[in-house]
Amino acid sequence: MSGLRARQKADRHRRIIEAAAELFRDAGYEGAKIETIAAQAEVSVGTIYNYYQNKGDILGAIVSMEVNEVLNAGRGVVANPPANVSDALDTLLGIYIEHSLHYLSKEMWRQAMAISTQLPDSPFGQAYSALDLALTEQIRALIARLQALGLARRDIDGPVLGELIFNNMNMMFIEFVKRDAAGIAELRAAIRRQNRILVAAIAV
Amino acid sequence: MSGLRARQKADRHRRIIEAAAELFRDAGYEGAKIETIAAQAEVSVGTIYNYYQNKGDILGAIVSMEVNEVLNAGRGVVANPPANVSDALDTLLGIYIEHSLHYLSKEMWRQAMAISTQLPDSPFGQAYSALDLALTEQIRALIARLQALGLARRDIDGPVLGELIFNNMNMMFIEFVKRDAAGIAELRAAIRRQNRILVAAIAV
DNA sequence: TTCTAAACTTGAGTCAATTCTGTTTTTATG
DNA sequence: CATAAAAACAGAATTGACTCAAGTTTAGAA
Repeated sequence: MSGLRARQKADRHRRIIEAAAELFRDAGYEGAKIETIAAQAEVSVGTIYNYYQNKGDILGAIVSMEVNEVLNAGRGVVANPPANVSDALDTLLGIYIEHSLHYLSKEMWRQAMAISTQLPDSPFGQAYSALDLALTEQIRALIARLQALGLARRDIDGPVLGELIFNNMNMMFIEFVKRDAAGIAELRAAIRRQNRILVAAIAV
Repeated sequence: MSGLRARQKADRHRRIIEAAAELFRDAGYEGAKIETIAAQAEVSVGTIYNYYQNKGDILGAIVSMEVNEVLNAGRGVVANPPANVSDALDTLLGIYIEHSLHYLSKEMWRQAMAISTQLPDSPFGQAYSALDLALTEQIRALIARLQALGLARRDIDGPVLGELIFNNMNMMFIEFVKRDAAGIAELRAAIRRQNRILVAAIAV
């Protein structure tokens, strides 16, 4: 039951995503009509709904690619962290933030975030939660690494601290994408300021 | 230019909100059609859009009432906080969380949060941000109070700490409303665990 | 009172996402 | 090959939020 059919399927998937990514970027998420995406991908409207449950899931597929890239970039930092807690955190979170607008506009982020809270059980909603968790785990891994290296106190509950750091960063990022005028440099500075309080509590 | 007209206006506002609140609760936000709300409020569809820019703004009005009640309840704690940082924070945040599902179902919260990120510049989007800020300010006020009472270190940046605490709680609350199965007791316990790290850093 | 501008209300009409149903293509079998 | 079942496709029909042009009511001036 594979061969031609599987190839066509993968190809249509790709065409839909490419068309959507281009249109989302040019016309915005709301501005991109399913009909137009279908036309550009050379499939029918019905077919799009055969591949994705709803418009949000198409955006979701694009967001997932972006976040996975970020996770990959983060791995290097965890493997080889700067030699103090403050810089280590700043470097990892900095990677997340700096990459964030590579493929996705603020408007696309807003939509993605909105959909993930609106429909937490949709395919995208679950995928988004999984991505959040993966980011949290990466921060936790960094903390564990720092503890192992003797750079952070070992009597701190690492996983809980990681969650706290992620939650705060994520909330700051949400506010960042809500304001078109907000800049990346200020966002990073604000998060650094907040983490300073935590760093004081955990650095050896 | 007031009198009868103003009275009718206020009355229609009230009828729309009451009808919407009932329908949102019974049928869910998506399930409640504007047409039905209009019928139940005994106004036309057009009139609803004369009073509210969109469906989300109707929900927004309901959310605002809820959050304002919470803010009011919080004032008592700030005025008369428990005599240690840990209990003081737990009491204030506890009030926020315990009140949260009084008038709003989790589904209504999800929709409200989604709309506020999706349309940050709509009337409701701005109102929601203002409410978040008011909650942050209340936490900051509590911290300032604790510092003034000599219960918390004064060399900590109170406003930044307040923001950190709010952001973390808010993110935890978002995750809470995303899972229908999640319970209030576990949410509070998790937040307490997170705040323990902060408390250790700031209690005298 | 009568009249007029301003403010409101109305509901039919528009628009775009999603669903539905009949048709076509692919696969696997005799 | 021929063919029947399964899978996928197409696009017309549906649905529900939102708009708009026309009609109605109110407030206040003459």
